[in-house]
Amino acid sequence: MRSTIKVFQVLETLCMDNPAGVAELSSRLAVKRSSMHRFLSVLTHQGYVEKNANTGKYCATLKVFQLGVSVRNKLSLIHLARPYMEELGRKFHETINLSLFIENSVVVIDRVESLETLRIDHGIGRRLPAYCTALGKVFLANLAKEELEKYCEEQKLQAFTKRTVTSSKELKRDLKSVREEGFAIDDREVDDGIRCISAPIRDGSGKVVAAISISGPSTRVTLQRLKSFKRPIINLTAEISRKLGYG
Amino acid sequence: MRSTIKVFQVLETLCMDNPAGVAELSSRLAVKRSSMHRFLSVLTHQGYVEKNANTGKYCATLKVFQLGVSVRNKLSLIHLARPYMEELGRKFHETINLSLFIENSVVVIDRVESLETLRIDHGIGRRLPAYCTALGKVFLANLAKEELEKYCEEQKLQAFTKRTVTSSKELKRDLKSVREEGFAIDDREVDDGIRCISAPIRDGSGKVVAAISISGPSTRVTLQRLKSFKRPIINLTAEISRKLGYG
DNA sequence: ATAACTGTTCCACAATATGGAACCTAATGA
DNA sequence: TCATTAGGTTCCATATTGTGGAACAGTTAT
Repeated sequence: MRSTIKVFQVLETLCMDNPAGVAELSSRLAVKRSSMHRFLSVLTHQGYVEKNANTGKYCATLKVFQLGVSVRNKLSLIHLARPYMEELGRKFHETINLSLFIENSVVVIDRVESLETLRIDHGIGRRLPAYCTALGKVFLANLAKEELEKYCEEQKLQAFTKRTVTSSKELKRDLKSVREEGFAIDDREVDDGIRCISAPIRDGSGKVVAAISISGPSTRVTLQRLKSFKRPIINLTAEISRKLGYG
Repeated sequence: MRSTIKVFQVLETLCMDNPAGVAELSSRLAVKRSSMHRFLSVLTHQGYVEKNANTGKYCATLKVFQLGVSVRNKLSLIHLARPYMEELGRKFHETINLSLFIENSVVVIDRVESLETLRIDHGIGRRLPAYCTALGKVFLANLAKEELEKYCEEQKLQAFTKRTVTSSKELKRDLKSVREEGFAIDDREVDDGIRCISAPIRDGSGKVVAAISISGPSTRVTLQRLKSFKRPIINLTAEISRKLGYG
């Protein structure tokens, strides 16, 4: 089903990148202009794409967004974790994130926002690198040895701040302690202004299926204050894990 | 491109409804089992769908969610409105919603959540009926006459509470005042526990492109308190409209 | 004015999806 | 226990359907 696959590639391109015309898309995806025109007609008729009347370029519509949202909303984990996350948000007035580990990245699927003017705000759906975030380290620490090895080979450990761990040897040492302690910290490793703490959620089989974090601006969330979040977040994730049948 | 369209229908079904197997999907979408199997293979290979190892049923993955999110995040309106919405949220400690009008429904595309225990929480991406919500009335009030007529014909005015307006005549009278006053109120029309106020955002051409609302539990947000939100929300939407070139 | 590029339509041909049949496994029930 | 049903999967000859070159029109650049 080559053409169907191509049509999905067209849709993905329009979702991720800027609006584009027939010719641009046809050269980028190696499809003849006439075929691309047909693909775009189909996508338009199905409501996934629309043609801007002024520029003549095609762009993705919010139908894709709505479909995606309904997928997200079916995750029972979100509804289960929500009240706990809100409780934590009210308690500390910092942003609480719930995330999954998808294709070597952390994906934020829900959050409770701090109402402070200065606060952390990864948008929902945002993909974050794993090796330098608290959430990510929780997932990496609980990978099978071969999987972690594979991750280290595939992932370039780019430095975002001078604290970012860029050697896989050092990373593995860090992860060992994350595994033993049951929580992870990101002390300005992805951004000089951010500190974050995270702990794992496990399902009935003990597998780490998600992670929750508390993150805040480093000016307000000192290392000391961050560490004071440790017990509450570990208790919270343990409680959610218990509801998933763990322990 | 019949098959491509069918594949999209399969994906939509799996996004909206429960996980399903080959046979169920093939009968629901009038596709032979062997073809459905092929469709699902394609969707699986492209990462949109996955087969649950235990139940054998197929369900949509978060790839769809991520695609949708990236469409949403490209809307400049969201980034423009954000700081204003947050300011309003901090001021009143009630939920602020930003919405669009899509296919006769209100679609919430962003929000600032109240941190109160009791508060309103339509999830992002949620579709709400227009005729009985403050957001919706703002949009309906600014439709062309024929469009409103068409809406009234198509939409069944279902009663959610005893205050829900169910006659199109009465609705039109309400909308007239919304148009004249420049804001709309929902006084427990969709839920006995909710009050809400909303005002329109206009682009350079004067067209209503979005609406913002403040909503809260009726116990805390009395009609009087709701009305005190009127000036702030009108000023706010006027300011955003001005940035879009209006006025 | 010319050239270059883009969007769109058309059509004969070639590629590819279709759907019936058969096979396998798991679940159901007599 | 064995028969029966239902669902998942593979295969293949046939016919439907997508392909891509060509041609035209509209737009912008030279």
